[in-house]
Amino acid sequence: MRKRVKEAAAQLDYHPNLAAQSLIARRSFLIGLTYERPSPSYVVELQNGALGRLEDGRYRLVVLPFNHVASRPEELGRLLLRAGLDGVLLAPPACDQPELLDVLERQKLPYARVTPHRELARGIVVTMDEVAAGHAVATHLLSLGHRRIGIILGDPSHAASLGRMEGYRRAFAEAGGAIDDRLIVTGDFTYDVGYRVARTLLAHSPRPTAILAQNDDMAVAAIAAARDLGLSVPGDLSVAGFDNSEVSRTAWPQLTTVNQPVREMAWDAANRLIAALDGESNSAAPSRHDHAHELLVRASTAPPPPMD
Amino acid sequence: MRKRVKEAAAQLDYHPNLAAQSLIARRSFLIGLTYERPSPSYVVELQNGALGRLEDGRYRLVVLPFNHVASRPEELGRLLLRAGLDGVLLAPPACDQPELLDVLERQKLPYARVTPHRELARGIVVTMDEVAAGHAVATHLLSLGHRRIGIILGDPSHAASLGRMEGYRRAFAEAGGAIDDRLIVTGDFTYDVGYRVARTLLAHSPRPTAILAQNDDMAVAAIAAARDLGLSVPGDLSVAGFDNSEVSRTAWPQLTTVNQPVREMAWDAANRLIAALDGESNSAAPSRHDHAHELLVRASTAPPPPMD
DNA sequence: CCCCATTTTGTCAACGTTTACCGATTCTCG
DNA sequence: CGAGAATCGGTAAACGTTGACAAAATGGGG
Repeated sequence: MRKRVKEAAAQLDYHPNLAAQSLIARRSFLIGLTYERPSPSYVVELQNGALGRLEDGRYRLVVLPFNHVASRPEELGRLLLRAGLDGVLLAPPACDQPELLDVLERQKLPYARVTPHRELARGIVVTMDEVAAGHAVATHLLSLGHRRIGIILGDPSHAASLGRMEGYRRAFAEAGGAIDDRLIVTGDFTYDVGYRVARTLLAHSPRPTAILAQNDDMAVAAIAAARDLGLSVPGDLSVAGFDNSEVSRTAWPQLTTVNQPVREMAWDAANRLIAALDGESNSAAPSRHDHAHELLVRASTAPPPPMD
Repeated sequence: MRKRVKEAAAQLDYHPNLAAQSLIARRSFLIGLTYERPSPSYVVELQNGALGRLEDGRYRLVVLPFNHVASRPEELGRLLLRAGLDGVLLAPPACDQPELLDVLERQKLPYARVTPHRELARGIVVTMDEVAAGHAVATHLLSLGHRRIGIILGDPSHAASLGRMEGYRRAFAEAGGAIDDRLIVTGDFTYDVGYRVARTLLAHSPRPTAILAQNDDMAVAAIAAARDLGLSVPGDLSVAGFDNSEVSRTAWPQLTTVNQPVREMAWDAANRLIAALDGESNSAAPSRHDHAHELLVRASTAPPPPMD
């Protein structure tokens, strides 16, 4: 029966032609992943999470990085539509472009959004409570006794920045204090810019006793800036990051940070997207799922120096 | 004439069905990229290099990570064949598996190999002279005056390890010395294992005055190990890495390392692969192209402490 | 105004599957 | 042994393009 043809097929190593299958099944079994050049570790986590879900081999992952989405969302839309995908995974900041979502919906290309921050009712949403996470790190520093805390923001076009900042603000309010606006500087999530703005923070007098960076790369840059000024971390300056990326563990001292379960979220997003694709209703019903953050207290934070 | 249909197509936003095109063109316009979970920065560089070449949009990149290739090359072969690719980019260690190359050739799936170390006459080869690169770093340390140099090898199944080691050996020979075999330890390119073996190296008496690590992650781990023992880098111990990965710049002190032009090599590999695919002769003629390494002397290496 | 060259329009086969259907064969069970 | 069910073999349409070819229409030059 079918065993015989199976083994004959195996012997001739025959593989069905995917193009023909796609043609008749009216889908390509390709899932796209778009992101915008953030830190390598973030990309890899995202990718690995999605790939983990795809490893049965039915679907394949196509990577489609795209820079400057904010300024030309419809161009990314065209790129995605031309790629012949069955569905697409959207990371920040692409997942926060309403115009892009409009295009995708008009063309009926299902999508899942990882950690969006706006229009949370549209499409499949997998996210994390950024406000709570920001609140957690800030509270940690405040409870250690820090009061003069410098803040390094990420790129303001990534809406994540705003949520985290809101969390900081609430934590300060609860501790009966307020954020000193002069101690807020803006980076762009990269090491180089992080280093530069950390130097300006540390030039303030009196010097902040702690720095809250909105990702690990900038936190590591802040540590380097402190060292170059002869300061020790965490003796003279505490530094906390965000993301639990690879660098946060390879840094010295290891970084206190917040684990953003990127891998799990990407897995979940891929899972829901595939469920929508395989389900009868090819209309991906809006749904939302929150993942928990986790504060990781490591060696880069300690009480402020005694003279303070 | 055709202008009219073009604009009508644009207005209806009609996009030709890729599956049907693939079916008739007998190719899928998909290029695969296989790698085995090395450091995120390596993966991203590789990927970005390949994507840089693919950005005209004709071809799309499918990522297919696969672990433990060495023990089951034919399984990866099946995975690649089933993915319906036009061609595949092979990173170490997959590019060094003769069985895998056999399978691909038998099934006429063109491939390009990035930094292979064996069977250099097969397929499209884009590589770097590992021996010369290893020689360069080792010579740098020797000329600073170091003689007791610890060596942290990478995973021995990655043939890169051997080439770099051979370069070290030659440099020592030229300096009129020899490598002390007791100061050679084996890691696997990861931070965690790197940290452990660095500790055993530093427990030797007399302690080495420098450490040559075969990649940056392990070098950074060695710096952390030294710090945890109260040693300063580069005052008490010089450390050199390999790869010029992201961490080498975010480390403190910044790492002396060797730039492996991964991105350029990946671009080149994708370029040659596409040329072979588009060319009439679909037999990818064996060819080889070498890229130059570059020694980057940064802050983690200095002359040995005076008492030595 | 007619002929030849060029352009336009129309028809059809092919790519490699899948799905449906019909008729023929085999199997199962009373 | 026979009726009904299950399996098997074969044929055909469909998926959305491309490429070849023929037929028809248009244009320009003598």
